[in-house]
Amino acid sequence: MIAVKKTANMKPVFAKILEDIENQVFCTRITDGPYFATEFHFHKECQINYVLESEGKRIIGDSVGHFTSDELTLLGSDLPHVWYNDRDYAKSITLFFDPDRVLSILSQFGPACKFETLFKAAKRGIKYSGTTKTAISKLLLDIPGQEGITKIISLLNILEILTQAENVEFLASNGYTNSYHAKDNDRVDRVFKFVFSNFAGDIQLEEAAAIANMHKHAFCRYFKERTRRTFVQFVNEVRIGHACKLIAEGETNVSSLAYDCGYNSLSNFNKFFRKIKGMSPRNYMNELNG
DNA sequence: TTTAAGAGAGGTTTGATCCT
DNA sequence: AGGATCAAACCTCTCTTAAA
Repeated sequence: MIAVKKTANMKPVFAKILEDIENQVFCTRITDGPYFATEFHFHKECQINYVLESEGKRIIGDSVGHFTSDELTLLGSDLPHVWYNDRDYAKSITLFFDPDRVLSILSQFGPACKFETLFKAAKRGIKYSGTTKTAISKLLLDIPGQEGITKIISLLNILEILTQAENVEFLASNGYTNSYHAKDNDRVDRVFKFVFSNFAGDIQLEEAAAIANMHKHAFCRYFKERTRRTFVQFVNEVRIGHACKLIAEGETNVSSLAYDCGYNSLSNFNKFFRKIKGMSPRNYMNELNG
C-alpha cells in the first residue's frame, strides 16, 4: 500500500541540502523517483513544497492528511513533516530558505513585517490553492534554470505572492508547537510507516510499541507527548482519513468502506466517522458529491 | 442499507513510584 | 530525563437490537 522503502543514503541527501544552504540564501531540490527520500524530520529552514506527481499521506505538525498531485505547501521553521507516497512514483520540487537570513536581507530594503508574519504563520504549515498555487508553482519550476540575480528575484516574487494569498488552509492546529526532539525522528518514522502500511488490517498497540523499542505503557505516554493524541486516536484518524479519500474517489458503499479501512464492524466505523468528521459517512458523501 | 444506542469483555491509557 | 512496572480508570471493539 504505502511505499516503505528505505535507502542507506536518505540522511546524507538531506544533510547535503543543509550544507548547500549554508552558502546560499536558498536552494531548490527536485525529487523524481519511486518515493520521497526523507523520513519524518524538522529543521530550521522554511520550505515551499510543490508536489508535481504522486499521492499518499503526509504528516505536518499534528495534522495527518492525504495529498495528491498539484499540491503546494509552505512549512515554517522547526515544523515536523513527512510525505509518504502510496504510488510508486514521486515527483516534487522544494525550495529551502533560512527565514532569518531572508528577513535580514529584506529588512535592508524597508519594513519586512509582512514576511515576518508569513513565516510565523507558516509554523502551522500552509496549503495554497487557486491562482496563488498556479503562480507559485510556475515560478518554482523556472528557478532551476536560472542564475544569480534572476533567481533571487524569483524568490522575492514567490514570497511576495505568498504574503498576499487568500483562502489558505492551515494544516497543524492553532497554537501548535513542536514537541519532538531530533532523536525521535527514526523511532516516530518507523511507527508512522507501520500504521500507514497496516491500517487496513489489525493494528495492536503492543506491536507498535515493539517497533518503537518500548514497553506499551511507555509507548502510550511517549506517543501522546509527541503527537498530542493517543495511539488509538491516531490510527482512527488515519483510517477515517483514508475513508474520506475513498469517498472522494467515488466509493458509495458505506459497508465496504468500513472494511477497507480496517474496521471489523460497521457500527464502530460509523461511530468514529461521526466523531472525527462530525457527520455520518452517508451525509459526508452527499455533501461531497452534491 | 445505513445509522445509532447499549452492554460486556478486554485492550489502552494514565497516575504513582521506582530505577537508570 | 526517560523508561519500566503495577494497578486502576478509562475507552474501544464487537455484537445485538431497533429504527430510519
